[in-house]
Amino acid sequence: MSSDRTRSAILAAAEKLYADRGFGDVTLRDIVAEANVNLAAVNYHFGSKDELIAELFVTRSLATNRERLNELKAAEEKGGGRAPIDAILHALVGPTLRGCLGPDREGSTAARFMIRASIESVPPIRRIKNREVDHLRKFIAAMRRAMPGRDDADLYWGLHFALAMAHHTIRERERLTKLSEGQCDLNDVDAIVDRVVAVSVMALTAGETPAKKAPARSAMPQGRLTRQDL
Amino acid sequence: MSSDRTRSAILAAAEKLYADRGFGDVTLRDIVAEANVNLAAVNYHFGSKDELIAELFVTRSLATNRERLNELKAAEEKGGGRAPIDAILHALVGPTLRGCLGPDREGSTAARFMIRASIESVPPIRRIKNREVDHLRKFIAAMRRAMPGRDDADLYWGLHFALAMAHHTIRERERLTKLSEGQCDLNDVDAIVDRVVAVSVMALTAGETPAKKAPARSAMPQGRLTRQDL
DNA sequence: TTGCAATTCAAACAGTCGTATGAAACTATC
DNA sequence: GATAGTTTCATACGACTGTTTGAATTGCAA
Repeated sequence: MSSDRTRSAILAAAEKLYADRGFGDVTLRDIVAEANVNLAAVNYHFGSKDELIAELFVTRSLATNRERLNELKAAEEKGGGRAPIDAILHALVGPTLRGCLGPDREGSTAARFMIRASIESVPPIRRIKNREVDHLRKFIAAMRRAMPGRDDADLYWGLHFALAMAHHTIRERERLTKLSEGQCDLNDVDAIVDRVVAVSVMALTAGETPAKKAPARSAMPQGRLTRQDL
Repeated sequence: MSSDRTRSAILAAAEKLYADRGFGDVTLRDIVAEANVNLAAVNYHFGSKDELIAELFVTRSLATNRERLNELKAAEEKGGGRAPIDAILHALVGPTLRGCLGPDREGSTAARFMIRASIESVPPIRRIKNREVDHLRKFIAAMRRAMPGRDDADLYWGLHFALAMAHHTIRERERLTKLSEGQCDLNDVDAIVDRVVAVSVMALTAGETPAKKAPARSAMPQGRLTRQDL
């Protein structure tokens, strides 16, 4: 089947061009020129431009989510069904950050594409992202097991802030480099992951809703919640 | 001068439509229809579509930045030239969050416009945002005065994470509401500001680069750094 | 080899977009 | 009230967009 070659060529060309120039100014004609295929091939193989973008994003997104769940599962098995909170958060933000940052990923088309997808948020991608809620609920469930005493709202805020730091770092990495004049090392991905996880754990273990009084913490398995370096 | 009326009508109509439908699918023809002016008026008064968008964003952005600096200045004067870290962060994220969240701001066109600008990131807006570095440096300077013992890199990361949480909350507020099934109250803006500030302060006071050992904290004016509720 | 389906291709379609133009209407000054 | 400058207007331009079409080509099975 020669059609697979055309399909793959389109996917590769589209991902490369979107990664380099963004969704805003890449036309189907640009893509087919890069892929050396006919203009009509895109609609023939994908139906529409949006479906092409969706397929690109779904592929990469599923890979990240799978990696997340694998890491979460491994952590839960290691902990006998209950993973410590830092491991859960590590599984949440690790794959995303590792996939988009780091010197080896610098030239990766897939990484640059996902960064674009994180910045520009075009309709077909937005639609897919909105279905990610179910995926995140699995992490909320794991967090609930790790911190049974915690209010659900606090768990949601903790997860929300963890994703905030991860995505903002990916999205604004150039600005952070410029602002800090290189003092923030965006290439040391492991250190970034650790930093994001550490802050998230702090938010979850010490951060009560400021309006409330801090409750007794005896219900929480504190020893396991605190990272050794905090 | 009747020209001011046309100009204002265009600005108001554009802000409303962009706020409601995003930059992607609002054309000049939509704008002039909403404003009840002629199509050519946009290019006559603003030069181009991009310059219209830029003017809209610059106006709102300057207002926020001014508010930030006023709050920072007030905090520094109150502290005799050195504001506590939580007040600095409060001045950084407070105006942004207050401007975009909250029940009273729900119907505000300006707020919804800024949310759009935060989500879609169209070229003319991106250009303006890249000039914001100087503005942020003033906050870094204030943070350096508040925490003289801290590594600059840690300060940059702290500011970065504070902005991450604020912007991500604005940008993904619908998803957070959906994910938490309403358990996260996006209408209590003060509580959100306090929460973001609290986590940011924790990141700055306790968060060392995980690879390093935590240094002695004696150099830091701890008593003033820690919020009463932490 | 014949026949049929899958794939490729050049070309055109039907819009939409931001912008430009030149005349008309208005405004203010003298 | 004539004049000069500003602002509005209808209209068209030129280019670009995603998509469709129908014929040509290819690949594979009988």
